[in-house]
Amino acid sequence: MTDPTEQTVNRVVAAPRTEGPRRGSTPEDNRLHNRALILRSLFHAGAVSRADLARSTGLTRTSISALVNDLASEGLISELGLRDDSRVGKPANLVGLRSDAYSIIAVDLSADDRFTGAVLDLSGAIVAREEIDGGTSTGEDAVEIALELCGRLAAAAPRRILGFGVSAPGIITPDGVVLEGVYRDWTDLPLAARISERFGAPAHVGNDANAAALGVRTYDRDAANSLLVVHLEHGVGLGVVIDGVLVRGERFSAGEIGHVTVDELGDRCGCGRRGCLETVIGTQHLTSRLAGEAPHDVGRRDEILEDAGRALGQVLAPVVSTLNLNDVIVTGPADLLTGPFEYSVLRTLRARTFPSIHEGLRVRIADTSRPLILLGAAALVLSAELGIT
Amino acid sequence: MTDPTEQTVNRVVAAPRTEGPRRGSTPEDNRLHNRALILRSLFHAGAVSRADLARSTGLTRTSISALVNDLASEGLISELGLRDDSRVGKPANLVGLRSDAYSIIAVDLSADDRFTGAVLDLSGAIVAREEIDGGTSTGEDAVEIALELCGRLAAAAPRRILGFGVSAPGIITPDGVVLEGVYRDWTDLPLAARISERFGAPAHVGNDANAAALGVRTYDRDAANSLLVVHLEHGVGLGVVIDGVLVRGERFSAGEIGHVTVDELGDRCGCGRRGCLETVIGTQHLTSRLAGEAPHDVGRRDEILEDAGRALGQVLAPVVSTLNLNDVIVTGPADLLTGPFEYSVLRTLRARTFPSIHEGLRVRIADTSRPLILLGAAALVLSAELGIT
DNA sequence: TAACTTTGTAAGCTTTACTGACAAATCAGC
DNA sequence: GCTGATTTGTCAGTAAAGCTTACAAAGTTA
Repeated sequence: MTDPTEQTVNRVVAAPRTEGPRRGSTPEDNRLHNRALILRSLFHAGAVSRADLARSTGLTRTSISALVNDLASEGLISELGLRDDSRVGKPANLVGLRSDAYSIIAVDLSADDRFTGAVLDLSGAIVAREEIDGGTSTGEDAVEIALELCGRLAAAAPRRILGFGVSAPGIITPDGVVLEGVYRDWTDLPLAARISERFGAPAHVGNDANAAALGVRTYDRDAANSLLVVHLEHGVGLGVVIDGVLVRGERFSAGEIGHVTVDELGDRCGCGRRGCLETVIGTQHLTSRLAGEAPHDVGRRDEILEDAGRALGQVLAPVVSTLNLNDVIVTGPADLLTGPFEYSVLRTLRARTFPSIHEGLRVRIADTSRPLILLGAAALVLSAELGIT
Repeated sequence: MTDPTEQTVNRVVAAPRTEGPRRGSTPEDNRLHNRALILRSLFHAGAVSRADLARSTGLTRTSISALVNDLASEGLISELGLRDDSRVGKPANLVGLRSDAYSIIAVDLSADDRFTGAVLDLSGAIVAREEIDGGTSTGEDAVEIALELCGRLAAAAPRRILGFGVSAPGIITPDGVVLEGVYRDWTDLPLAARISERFGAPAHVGNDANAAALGVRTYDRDAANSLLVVHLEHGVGLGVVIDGVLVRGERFSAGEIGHVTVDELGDRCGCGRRGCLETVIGTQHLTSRLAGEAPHDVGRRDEILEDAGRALGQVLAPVVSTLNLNDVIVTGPADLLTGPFEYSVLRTLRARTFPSIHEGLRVRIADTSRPLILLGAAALVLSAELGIT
């Protein structure tokens, strides 16, 4: 059964070490780093004093003051008055991030039939929403529709625009080139550059599930430093953040887990093989299976959902063990995911991993009132433009 | 080692940053960063000129010169004479890392019965080896034996000691506390601190498989930026490096994959459950199964090894898909792993992952002539003390 | 031989954060 | 109520790091 020829093919594909532009850092870079540190602190901690910032960063009060005053004169942060509790010493003057300093344009291209978008302030609050019919458009048509949506949102933005953030299905490079976007038939499309050129503002494009993971990490106060988001929509997408950093993958395909085999004898998948994860937990398959087998039988319904949860748990068990993640978030139709599915995922993960791995583990279904994919798109902007993660 | 007291001055770059609250960075941090950048370049690229470094880092020739001259006066790098090819302009003066600037003490505590160690130079070349009978010692006894080994190695070191690096099985914090070391019955053992105190030099301790991953990334010129090492010895350990950074996990248990279930109906495992990965590809199980079922039957032997490879492939498929890794290295007894096992792992990974994931993927069996775990221990030191990764 | 290119260094400048000192505002104790 | 302790934030001056500009040295090319 050993086939050396197969192997030799493989040895040829030696992944050249992408000797990244390991840039040296200048005093200015240093300042930018510290600036981002302050913005990050204010974003997550809310109102704090200069002295608090000095303590938490290890920088001196003097340096913090200079940075804070710079940021204040740019309008990014503002004084919030005296701290009103009673303690020894001169009362602290609180500062906080001005959530209305900029508008962020976030766009979600992950749905089948429509493109949705929103204008957000820096806190992640949605200021305006827009939606446009994407139909089954592909190629340049789809690009133009997306650009049209961006334009409407830009017009609705009440403040200067910090940047455009776009979540899309597919394989996307860090500089926003869609290498493969199957649903819209996009290949090597420089989407970020297109948006940036047309609207004269920075644009960032990321895979939908990857962006969602970043979004959870950024906007969910309760999120861990490392986490995993499973995005169930047409397919199964996955996003991973490790120690606060989004994983993109050697060829930008991180999270492309929909076609991992879970059952060699399972249903035929669109990709030509059998028993892909997508064929078991993809929402289309799931809903049609529920409709077919258990239109009114609650017990059968639960069984099907538990089977699906078990499949996901089986796939995630090695991942959770490898990365020792504690935080798994599933996003998708809540009516399907809440309950039996959710419990089955956690139960399977518990049963199939070592205690030291699953002791701190939690599995949650994302609150659908928060549009995770959109927030992820916004998080791309926040991260790239202000260093807020 | 000549004089242990002088080792306290040995923090060449910076104290290992215990990532507490995010620290601000000072001009000095900046310089340390750039210093490490130069060392990293020289480590991987060999001999280059100051101008080359300026181009690759983006810093000016002036700044590079200052840094290079500092490093040279510390003895870390040295001038290597003029570049002897013929090109326009003044010939470049090459500089290179002095591999004999320091000795690194590396210790491998992962074997069942013995502790092995080596003295390495900065290039990873082994200068001396020591081995000590660890027997079935546990607790403080085992610690003392390990310290004894460290002492012998320190005595054999021809240069000042950059640091001690230790690879051990178990769950270990970044600051070198062994939280759980089952084989030696260690709990909350501050091993790094113990070594550091006794010998007056920095010490770093890491999980064996994790360290091996870092070792491959550091010393294997051919390794990718992100890679995965599977370590088959008593159990199954796994180490992951993503974008050059070692993944440690939320509770420092990253890579504890030995007890992921691969077959719910499989053999009973020591952990009390059935069908753990360890029971299928653990070398003990594998050798005893081969001895029992296929003492002379080559076909049956291949079958067993292929089954084992398939099991590993099934477990790795979700991991490889999630992280989009291209480089999987398996280390362990080469006679078992080379051939059917290896091909089966790759074949299974190909069959069970999406093409965009497995297109660049390669699976390799580690060259056993290079003691990966030891090199990993050395890489811990190189990374923490000099910023070389 | 002259022009051009590249390398490495020197002097002076700019930026950044640090140190030390100090005023302002509050609490704690007598 | 007053004094001392504590904390906050700012100012002036200092140290360090990298940058700009200029230049000599050493080679290739026309």
